[in-house]
Amino acid sequence: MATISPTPSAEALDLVSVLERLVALVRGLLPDGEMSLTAASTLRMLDRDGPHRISELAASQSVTQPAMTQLVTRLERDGHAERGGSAEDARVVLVGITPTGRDYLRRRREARALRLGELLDTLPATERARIVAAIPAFTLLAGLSQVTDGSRTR
Amino acid sequence: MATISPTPSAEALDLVSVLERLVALVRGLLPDGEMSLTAASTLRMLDRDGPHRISELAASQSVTQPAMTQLVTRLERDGHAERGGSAEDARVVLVGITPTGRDYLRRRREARALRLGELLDTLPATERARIVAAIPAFTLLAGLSQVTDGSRTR
DNA sequence: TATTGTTATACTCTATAACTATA
DNA sequence: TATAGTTATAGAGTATAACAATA
Repeated sequence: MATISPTPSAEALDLVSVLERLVALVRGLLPDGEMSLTAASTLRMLDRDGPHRISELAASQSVTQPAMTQLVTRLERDGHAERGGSAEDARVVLVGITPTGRDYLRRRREARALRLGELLDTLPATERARIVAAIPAFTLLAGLSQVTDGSRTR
Repeated sequence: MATISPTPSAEALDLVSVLERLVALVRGLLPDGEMSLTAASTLRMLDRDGPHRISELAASQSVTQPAMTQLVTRLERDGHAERGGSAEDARVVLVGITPTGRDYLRRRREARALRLGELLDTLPATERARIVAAIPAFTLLAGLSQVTDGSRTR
């Protein structure tokens, strides 16, 4: 008996294709070599949502707890993050971003935005408008995924 | 004397922020663990644009030539790509995607699209429409970046 | 006993340097 | 002599397993 696999919608397929290519675009926007994607994503989460536990950060990035322990150690070593204790549970470590970490994210984002701005300027006004108009919707979409990530186990 | 650094536009900054979060979203759409981002991106390039030289692939992914040599070796080992010679220049290796590689990309894309479709369905219709309407524009944008990537050296 | 986090060890991936083959 | 690619070695980053501390 053949199993019937669900088929994704054409819209979702197109969107995935574009997003895959946009990932490559974003990666290419910086010479980088500075920080891994996972490290930067973790730092951004600390910047947006405040301090988190090691296990929460690990789940959000889909890496194991030991991997996140070492990633946080590297972030701490470079002055981008800092460990703190929890008043309620002595086992827990709360990781937060430092001013240095925020500065790093800001500079990185600005460098990318400058490069991306140049690309946007070469697009026809209509296309550029479509992209700008979709930013809030994509922000909403990105926010949805966060919930999903957090509930993931491994 | 203070140097005046160029300031990115608010639009570009917002777009970069969203794109950074979308990268995390796309990464989280699959359990993955199967293939690195660079490997998948390389395979997609071979799928879209046909055979390429090792050095071209290395430049497009912003990795060194030796790294791409080994990446291609892994892709070949797993049956996703194959090496071929150039008729014009005996030094050159032309790397192409195999049917197995195309199947892999298709399955991977479908799995992501299914998951992404679920997320899209939870969005208000207006927001979903904005996203869908912007797909062609983003495709254009992603196409622009390719040119840039290719001209990069290291 | 279960949970939170760290340490130990092995593997994957990438960079730099040295090398081979062709132009 | 320059170019295309490979091989050798080292380092970063992650996973699994074993461990220590707290609940």
